[in-house]
Amino acid sequence: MVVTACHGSACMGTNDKPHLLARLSTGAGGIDEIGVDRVAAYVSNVTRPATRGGLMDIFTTMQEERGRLSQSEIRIADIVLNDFEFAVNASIIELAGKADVSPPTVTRFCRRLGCESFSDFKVQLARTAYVGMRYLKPEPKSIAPADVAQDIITKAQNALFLLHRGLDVAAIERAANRLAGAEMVYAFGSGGNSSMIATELQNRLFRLGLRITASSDHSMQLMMAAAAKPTDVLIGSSFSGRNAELVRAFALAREAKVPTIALTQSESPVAHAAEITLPVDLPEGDNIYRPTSTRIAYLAVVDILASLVAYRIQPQATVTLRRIKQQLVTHRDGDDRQLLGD
Amino acid sequence: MVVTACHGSACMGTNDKPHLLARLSTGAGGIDEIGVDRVAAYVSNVTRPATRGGLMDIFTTMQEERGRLSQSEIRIADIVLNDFEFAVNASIIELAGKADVSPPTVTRFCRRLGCESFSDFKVQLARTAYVGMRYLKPEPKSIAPADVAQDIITKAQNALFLLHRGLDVAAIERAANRLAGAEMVYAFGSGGNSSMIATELQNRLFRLGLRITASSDHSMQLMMAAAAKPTDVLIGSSFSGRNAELVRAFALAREAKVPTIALTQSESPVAHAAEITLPVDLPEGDNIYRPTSTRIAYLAVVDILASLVAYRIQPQATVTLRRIKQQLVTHRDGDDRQLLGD
DNA sequence: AACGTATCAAGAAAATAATTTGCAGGAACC
DNA sequence: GGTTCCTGCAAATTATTTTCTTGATACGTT
Repeated sequence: MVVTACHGSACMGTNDKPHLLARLSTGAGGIDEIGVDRVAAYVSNVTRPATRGGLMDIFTTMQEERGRLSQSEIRIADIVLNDFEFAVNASIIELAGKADVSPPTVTRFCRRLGCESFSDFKVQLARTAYVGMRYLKPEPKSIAPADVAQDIITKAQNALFLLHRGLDVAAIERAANRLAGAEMVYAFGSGGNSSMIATELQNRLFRLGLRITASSDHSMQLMMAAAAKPTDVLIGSSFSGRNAELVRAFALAREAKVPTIALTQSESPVAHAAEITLPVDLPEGDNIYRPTSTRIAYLAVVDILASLVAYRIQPQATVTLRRIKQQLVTHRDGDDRQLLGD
Repeated sequence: MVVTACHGSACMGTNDKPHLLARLSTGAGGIDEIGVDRVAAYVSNVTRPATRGGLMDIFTTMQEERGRLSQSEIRIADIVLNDFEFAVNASIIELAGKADVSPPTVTRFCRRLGCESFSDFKVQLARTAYVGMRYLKPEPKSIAPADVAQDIITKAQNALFLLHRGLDVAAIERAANRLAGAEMVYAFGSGGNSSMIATELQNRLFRLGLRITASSDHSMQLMMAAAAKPTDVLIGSSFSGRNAELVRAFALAREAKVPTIALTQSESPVAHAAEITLPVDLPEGDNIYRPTSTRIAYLAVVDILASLVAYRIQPQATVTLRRIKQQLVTHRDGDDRQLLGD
């Protein structure tokens, strides 16, 4: 991909200050190329679909870069953040009026955030907002079925959105490599949610030809951890990050030089206990009735992991998958387009 | 809410044709008020947050109303649908040029779709598109970890989006009522995916104080179905809709007048076998490596169901949840903000 | 410390570009 | 043959951006 960032003279304008986005992009210590990609995705408006760059949204940029903005710009940012519906619908004049600044200031504000123009800014905003907005306005409007459904769907989409934003791609890749090369995989998790994740890991990975067992039983976990070899991999999930037994299992495994992978909250005991941590940090609402959308995020991580493993060991996986599929098809009926398994 | 749709003279313009959206809105047999709401949500640009109306997107409108559009308008719609990135970034002139029509035609096109203006159209488009776009462009760009992650996240969000669009809220409500009133619930599902859903149902519903058991064992399912009473409820999941054993279990239950609920593809054998069907109809991609994002949609249905049940039996649920939480907290450490279970 | 210079923010006004409206020609459909 | 509707043109309107200017602040020099 050729990076001809800032085509046209309008982009940098007269001053030489780099886009804030450019500065942001390398923040998380990720691969540098991603940073370049992001900026390019913003600056160019060619037929590039919404890439990772598209996901690194104005919303976040505004919040994070608030400190670097001027007084007037902060006022604009606040209005946009607070009354977002107004912002996407308003004209530059209306927005300027509400922020008590002149229209040019708004244009400059947009430029500074890496947009080409005011309308580009609005588009970026609208694009992010559909999903990203709701986490600012937590609770459902009513308990009418339609509202509840809407709320759950939006929350789930948000969870995915936030997951993606905070995703440590490099860590996932390392984890996938470990799993792909493992002689045996142990997947641990307890409690309704994490045990589901462990089972899910098994469900995904055995199809790829991996040897894997899942357990939600603490005692078994400890014994398995003790029995594991350095050529194996132990992967464990804990939503709370405070599953003390899992921590013990990790410790045991690490003593025996068994690679360990944790899906959990970062900076938690479980996270510290594992060699590779795949962090999932999401805010949970207060509604105790509401099932956690966090699970969906965890599931997505499992999906990503499994996909990467699949690509790593492609030839082997194809054969196994085909065999399973074949078996299912003949077992049921001849519709080849059915899902793999039920 | 006061419905002053079409404020200002610009809205209807000179011709009296009602907005297509207005016609659409009552299509699915939903509550009429929702229809009104939708139009109002589009037409007014007050501080109303993205409601259900906001989800009923331009994209769908364009696809469904294609037949009613004029030649020129169809050309515009096609360009927007195909090269969506272009459409959100382009000015009205560029878009008009590409569609070989005049700018006014584009404006009229937007109006017809229920937008106030071209820029309103772009905003609506951008808003929907973030999520809704990808299902048109199926496969991931590369197998680089970042792309794979992006692909899976987007697909998952899309699955949720499509689920929501096709959701039969009335059916879910009926199902929730049935579950809330059941003396005992049997949750069935086989194969990695559906058995997870069954387990998940158990995991969600037992916390609300319901008596529930999950089984992925065909023989057990049959026996349980035979043993169930009319005051119980049988709920089963089948991604493929072709789980013959589940069909048999449903048949058995219905003979004994036991209410049956199915989470499955509509118009499938399983769907026909159950009294209430909660349809989940999503297109699956061709990439056999890719884990099904459909699971996430099913999980969302479970969430919605569980939430509704929770609201129905609120007092009881509060007590049970509190007890479980209490137990977990004392069992771990004192951090009350932890998730409910791991 | 005081002065001068450079730098930057921000508004006013002008210029430009985009969008909408009114109108009229023309095609399709009764 | 009349009506209706689609469509483009050109004018009018409106929105956005650029340019220019002013005032404020920070920095370096004497």
